[in-house]
Amino acid sequence: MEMLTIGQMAKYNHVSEQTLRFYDKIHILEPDTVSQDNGYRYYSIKQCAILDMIQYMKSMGMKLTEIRKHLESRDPALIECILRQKSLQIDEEIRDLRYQKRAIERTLQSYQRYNASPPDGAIVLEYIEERRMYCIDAGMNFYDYGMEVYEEMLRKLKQSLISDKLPQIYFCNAGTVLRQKNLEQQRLYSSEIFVFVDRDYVPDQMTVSIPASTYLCIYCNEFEKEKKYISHLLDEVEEKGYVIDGDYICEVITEFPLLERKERGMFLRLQIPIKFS
Amino acid sequence: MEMLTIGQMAKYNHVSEQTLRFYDKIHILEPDTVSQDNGYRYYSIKQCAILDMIQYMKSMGMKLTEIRKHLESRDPALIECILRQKSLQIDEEIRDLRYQKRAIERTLQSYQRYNASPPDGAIVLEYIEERRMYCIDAGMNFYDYGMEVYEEMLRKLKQSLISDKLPQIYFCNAGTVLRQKNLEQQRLYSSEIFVFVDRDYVPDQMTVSIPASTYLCIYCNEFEKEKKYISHLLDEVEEKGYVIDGDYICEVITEFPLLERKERGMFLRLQIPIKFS
DNA sequence: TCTTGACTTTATAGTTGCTATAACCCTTAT
DNA sequence: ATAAGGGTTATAGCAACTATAAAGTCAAGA
Repeated sequence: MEMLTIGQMAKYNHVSEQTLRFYDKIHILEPDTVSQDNGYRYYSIKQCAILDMIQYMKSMGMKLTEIRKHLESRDPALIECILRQKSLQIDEEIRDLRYQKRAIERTLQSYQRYNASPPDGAIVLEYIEERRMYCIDAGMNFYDYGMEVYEEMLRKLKQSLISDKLPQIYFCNAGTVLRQKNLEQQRLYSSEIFVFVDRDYVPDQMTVSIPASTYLCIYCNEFEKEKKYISHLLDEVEEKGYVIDGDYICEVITEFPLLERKERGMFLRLQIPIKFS
Repeated sequence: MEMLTIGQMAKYNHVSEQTLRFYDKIHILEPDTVSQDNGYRYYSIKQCAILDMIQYMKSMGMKLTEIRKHLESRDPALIECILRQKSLQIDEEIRDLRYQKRAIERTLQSYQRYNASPPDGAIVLEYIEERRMYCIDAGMNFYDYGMEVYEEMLRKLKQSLISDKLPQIYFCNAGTVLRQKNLEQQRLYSSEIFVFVDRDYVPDQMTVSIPASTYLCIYCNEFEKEKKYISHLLDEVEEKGYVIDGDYICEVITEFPLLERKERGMFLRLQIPIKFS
């Protein structure tokens, strides 16, 4: 019977010697014989089969302790059951990765938009496609107080996202809604806070559609300027004879806690849907 | 300015207190103030923004050290670059998970087939769909020696799979081919060893197609019986007047290193493609 | 004022699947 | 004699926490 030293076994199977020693230590693959006098490990070539099985199970995402159990249990039915669970688990992991990817794409889009945006204070007309929002009523008026209330509203939104089992990735690019009626009466009252979500990733019944429309927009790089800029927008509406055609939205385009470490740094797009006539 | 204790901050943001202490320790998020007399940590509510950013970046699969760098660097261009890399990395991870899932499905199929298979030694006719194999010539005759040579051939196959950057998951359900000419002359010579692969996961030019056909099959639960069973098959071919229509294949349906820990436990399907004159 | 219970602190060990290092042993060739 | 190339053990490190212990602090009720 041909025997392999640890180095040969390692090369043969493309694993490191340490890995084999480690497997020995955790009793998942022990060498066929260990020399009495020098303590050398000797592997039987047939043990490659077990190593293959270990690597195969590992490639399916199993932990070594799980694998050891299976090698010991020898019950195919149990293994079958575990494989099915594993399969579902992988589906979840793939879903999570898709979310991650989507999150990254969103961030990149935000950066691009930020770089291509009109300067602070400029008023522009933009056509914006239909969007979906996940919106909650926080029960407090955002415009009554400052950042502190906004932070508290954000906490509530986050809580809500978590209890609806939505991925945290949506917790960026939040925004607030000011209803058309309040806007028209220049009453700054909003208790609603939202995040934009993708139709593909969030069930429709959890979300609300915002119809595509032409929006009168103003870009804003400071939270504190919002109230002033809303009046600018309303002035423009009046001057040009536009008709307000829906709720006002304050959209956070991108956040830079990077720039000032103590609080949020924001870039906002304030928008009022209008029609011409 | 409202201040939060570590417990409040933790609840507010759905992280554990230990996590916040940990973040403090690695200087990724330090509390706004630390009390001089009792050492309590006090967080500003605005620091939630940084925690949000950390969680957001984490949800994109970044490491904490990476995140810290970004929080410190404040360079959007760098971040953009890193995000793009991350996106590619996620694609790879998704691909790997798909492989894993495919591996599990294959194993489950193998188990099912094993359970539904005819008993050892039974000869049956089966129609088998087209398959694709990744095949190498190991330069030694599998039938000349026993398991030892087979193990060595398996090593070569594995090496080849690795250098072609194919996932190790295919390294199960291996098999050998005995060319039609040799089979017809009853010359047991095969130096070719293969694994079945999915068309979707492996480039076509690396693989060979085995056409769909009706096969005369015999099931075999011991490696040593193969030679005997090949004669059984050939006898049956002669007796029934079939015509051999391609290469003989010895397919490993499933392995059970689970049952005997010292070497491979195999279940084979030996198959000869035939036509009815 | 004392006690209770909830909260905080620090320090330490454990998780997973290895890798890296140090310090040492053994054999063989030069 | 020594150098190269194997082997051995033991230990620490990674990442992002979790769990535990032992001790100090705070707020409220009896």
